[in-house]
Amino acid sequence: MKRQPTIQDVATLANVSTATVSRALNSPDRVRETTRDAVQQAVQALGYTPDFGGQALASGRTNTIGAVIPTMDNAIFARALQSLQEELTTMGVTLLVATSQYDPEREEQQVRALLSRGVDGLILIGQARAARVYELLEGRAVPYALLWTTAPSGQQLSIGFDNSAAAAKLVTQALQLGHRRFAMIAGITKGNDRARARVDGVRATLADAGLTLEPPYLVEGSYDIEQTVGIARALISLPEPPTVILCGNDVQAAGVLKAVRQAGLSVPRDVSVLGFDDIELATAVDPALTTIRVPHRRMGRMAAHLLIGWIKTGQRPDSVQFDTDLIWRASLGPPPA
Amino acid sequence: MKRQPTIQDVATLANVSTATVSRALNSPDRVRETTRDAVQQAVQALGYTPDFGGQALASGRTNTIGAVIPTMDNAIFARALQSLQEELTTMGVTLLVATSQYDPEREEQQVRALLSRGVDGLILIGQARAARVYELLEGRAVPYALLWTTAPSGQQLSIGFDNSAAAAKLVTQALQLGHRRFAMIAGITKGNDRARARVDGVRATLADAGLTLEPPYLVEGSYDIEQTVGIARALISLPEPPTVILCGNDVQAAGVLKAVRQAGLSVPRDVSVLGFDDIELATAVDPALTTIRVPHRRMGRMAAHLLIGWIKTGQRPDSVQFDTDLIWRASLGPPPA
DNA sequence: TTGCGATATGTAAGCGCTTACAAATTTCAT
DNA sequence: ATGAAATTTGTAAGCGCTTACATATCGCAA
Repeated sequence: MKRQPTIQDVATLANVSTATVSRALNSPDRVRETTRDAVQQAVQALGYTPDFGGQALASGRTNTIGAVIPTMDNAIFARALQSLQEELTTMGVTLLVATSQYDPEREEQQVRALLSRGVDGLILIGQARAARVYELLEGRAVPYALLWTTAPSGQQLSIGFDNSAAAAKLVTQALQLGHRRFAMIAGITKGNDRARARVDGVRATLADAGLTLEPPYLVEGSYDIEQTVGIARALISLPEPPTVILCGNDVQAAGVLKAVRQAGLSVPRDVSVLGFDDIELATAVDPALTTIRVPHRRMGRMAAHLLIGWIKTGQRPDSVQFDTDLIWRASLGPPPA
Repeated sequence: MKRQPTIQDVATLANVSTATVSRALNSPDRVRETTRDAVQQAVQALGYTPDFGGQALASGRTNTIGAVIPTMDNAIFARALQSLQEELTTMGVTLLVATSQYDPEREEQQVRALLSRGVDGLILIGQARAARVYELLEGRAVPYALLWTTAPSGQQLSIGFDNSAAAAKLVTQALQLGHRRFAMIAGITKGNDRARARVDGVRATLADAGLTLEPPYLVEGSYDIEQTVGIARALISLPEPPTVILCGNDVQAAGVLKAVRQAGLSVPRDVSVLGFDDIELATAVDPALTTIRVPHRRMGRMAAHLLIGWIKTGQRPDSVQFDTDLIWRASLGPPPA
């Protein structure tokens, strides 16, 4: 790359010191208007852009926050990041995104990588991870926010919703319709507290109604359509097939719809299907999915504000918990007579 | 954040100079093995991580490449980025992602933002953008790659496929089945050369068969299911409805399926529907979509290699063009009798 | 052993920026 | 007008790292 103009060039052209240029750019109100204009003009004339390395080195800040999400392949994280990023951009902060592929080790690596790049703050999904990671964060005193979850400790900043209660809503609704034979295709719960909480919410609510949920009616699977088709096929060919199948997310629910269709059965006449997330897919499939609407965008926006607030003030803000809504669509109906 | 150990601390502990530490870390083979071990040990003991700012400032490199994509909401970009990122990670390079929301101005802003963060290279989607942007890039001599397209000039590095030819494949197939009344719901072509090329490919192939494609049979719409439903509804209620509807991508195709279903018609009996991209959605819907499989992952991987090669050697590599496959699924059938 | 080329290490000068602190200038009440 | 306070600007010391160059050490042929 060619040599770029430096702050010194701007200073010379504007006939001021580099300190003044720096101030004119970073805290304009600490500089007289006429000087500010002169600097602006010089900046324009030279096409000057501050060098990131120099800035980071001198100030100790990078104006960057990092996020480690499980995958970009799921619209739900993509969407939350989108609004997070939009919000950060307006505050002059850049977002660095890394993915863990739902692998705790990989997540840890990524956290380290982001830290070594000097991120001023970090966004992580969920709560379950090695204590080592939290120690690392606390050790460096890096502000961080946990999304998609509600941190139990109160010692951490979390911005999320109650996965368990949300899942319970679905069950309650199905119970009211008269369903008694439930099945659930959950996400992999290992290292994934959101998936676990959803299962727990379902089981607890069923227990209140005197029902249980055990294998083979409770299965874990990855968030993959084809794999889910296989699992669902097994469920509906059970001697006593469930009348309603709960899913870990909408993608799995789409897989179930497909399996049911392939089996020549109909949703919701023969079996009801419930999703989670309310991504676009939920209305693209037929029948449209009854699901839980998760406030991704609001989580993203809120995370941006709270984390930046923390970074600026040094004070950890209080956690936020959003409500979730049950979205009733055609995939849920009364059980077959 | 607390004070982190610096290279000086490591040097002192390992009883060598900072230069040696730097070398031991960055070009291990230029340091005797025993010294290297001593350094490694000190690094471990202190938990040292190089400071990004210092590194960037001193070396003039950031080991970062930037990508500006239209949106994260579309699985197709997400997926390409995923493999791009995986590949870059193995090379010790970080990926910085920004989105433009299909807005050229916004894209330009993002390019500037990435440049000012000192990215060593840049990845852009498509070819159509203000000359100003290319001048900026050339002016700074920043290596960049254009994805999803085949740069006509030969003066630019492109890694993509022939959108026009791919779209033509779909048309050819439909023609062979006997379709004569075509409609197309294209993406917004303004500032989007991929969308435009797909339209062009369709029209050219139709022209060869003595057919034309004009409004109202040719409509542009955003990649949004609900909006597409509206457009499709209008198409199928035309006095002479099309027997096949081509779409700008799979998301739009899903919208068409929905509209057809709502109209009480059936795909492909009453009308065939063709997508583009082959995202997961294509097999989640019913009937599954006949579509074009785009080599996202391969594009991502290749982009990583070529761009890094360019950065390292200073030599612009040759462009790469991938083939695309037509994936035949249930949404395409013969026209109604 | 000696000496020489090759290899390994150290020295020190920045890279471009921010920010205490000092110095200069302006403002304003008297 | 005057001087103290407030505001604006300049001076200069780093921030942590890389790297050209200088110096020291090593391996090995004679």
